[in-house]
Amino acid sequence: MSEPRWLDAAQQRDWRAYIEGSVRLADLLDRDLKAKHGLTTAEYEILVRLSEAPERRLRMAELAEYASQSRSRLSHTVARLECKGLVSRGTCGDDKRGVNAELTEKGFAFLEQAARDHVATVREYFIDVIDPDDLKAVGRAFSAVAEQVAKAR
Amino acid sequence: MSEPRWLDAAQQRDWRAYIEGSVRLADLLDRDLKAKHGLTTAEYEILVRLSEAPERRLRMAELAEYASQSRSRLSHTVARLECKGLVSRGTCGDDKRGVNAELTEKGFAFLEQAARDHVATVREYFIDVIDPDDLKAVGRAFSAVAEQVAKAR
DNA sequence: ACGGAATAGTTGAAACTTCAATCACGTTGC
DNA sequence: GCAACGTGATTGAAGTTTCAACTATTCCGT
Repeated sequence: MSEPRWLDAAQQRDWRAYIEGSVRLADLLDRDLKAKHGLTTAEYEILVRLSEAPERRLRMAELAEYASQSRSRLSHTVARLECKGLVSRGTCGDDKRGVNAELTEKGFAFLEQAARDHVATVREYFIDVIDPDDLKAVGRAFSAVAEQVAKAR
Repeated sequence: MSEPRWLDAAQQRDWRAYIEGSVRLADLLDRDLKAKHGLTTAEYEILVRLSEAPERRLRMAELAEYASQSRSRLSHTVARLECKGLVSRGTCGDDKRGVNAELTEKGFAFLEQAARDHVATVREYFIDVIDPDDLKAVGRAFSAVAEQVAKAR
C-alpha cells in the first residue's frame, strides 16, 4: 500500500468546486429539460447527435460513441424515443447486424423547440456566468481529460 | 417564441468539450470505485462528508446539502450504507424529527482505503492532465456556476 | 469452406434515482 | 390547548441505468 500523493489545498478546492458545480448544473439541466419537454439529458443528447449526422441517421454503435453512452443504455433509450415517435430504427444495408437510428420529422421539429430552451438555460447558468478566458480554459481542460480517459481503454 | 442567442463556434466547442470530458470522467470514476471498493460515487461522497464533520456525524438534511443529493436519494443511499455497516443512524437529541447519520469505525477505515485509490485516479485523469492555470480557471468557473444554480432556487 | 473468435445489438433482472405520498414532530396564532 | 401549517425524514412505485447473458452476423486462419 503505497503512500498517496494527496491534493494540495488549492487543487482540492478546485476539484471540489468542479464536482459541486457540475453536479448541480447537471441536475438543473435535467429538471429543466424534463419539465419543459419531457426529455432526459441522455435522450436530448441522442436527438442532437442524430440531427447533425448526414441524413439524420447513425448506426447504433456510432451514436453510442458520440453520445458517450454504453450500447446497452443506448438500446433502452432509443427504444423509449421510438415509442415517442421521435426516432425510428431500420436495418443497415451492408451489414445485417447493424441498425440505423434515424431522427423522424416529428423528432426534428421537437428538437428545434427543445434546443432553444436548452441553449438559453446553458447560457444562463454556464456560459454567461463564466469569464470568457476561463471558459476557454475549461474547454482545454476537459478536452485533455476526455483524451486521457479515452486512452485508458 | 423569441429568437435564441445561439452559442458561437468557440463557446459551443468549449461547452461540448466539457460535456464529453465530464461524462467520461464521471463514468470512469464510478467504475473505478465500484470495481475496487464496491461503492458508487454518491456513496463515496457521503462517506467523505461524514468523515469531515465534527464527531463524524451530520443531520440528514445537512448531509444532503453537502453531498448535493435530494433527501429522498440520501435516505435510500444511507440505508444501503447502513446495511454495509459503514454508517449508522440515530435520532437527534434536541429535535425528535431529526436523524443523525454517523460514520462507523468500519466506515472510517473503509474510506481511508477507498480515498487513496480515488485520489490517485482523480490525479491521473484530471489534476495531472490539466495545466495548473487552467485548473484554477476551472475552479473559478464552477464556483460561479454553483452559485448561479443556487440562486435559482 | 469450415470452425472459432470478434463485432453489433438487444434483453431481462438487479441496482439506483426520482417522484409523489406519507408519517412524525415542531411552530404559530388564536 | 389545539388546529393549521411547516419541517425532517422515510417509503413504495415508477422510471432509468448497469450488468451479464444472449442472438445474429461477420471476420479470420487454415
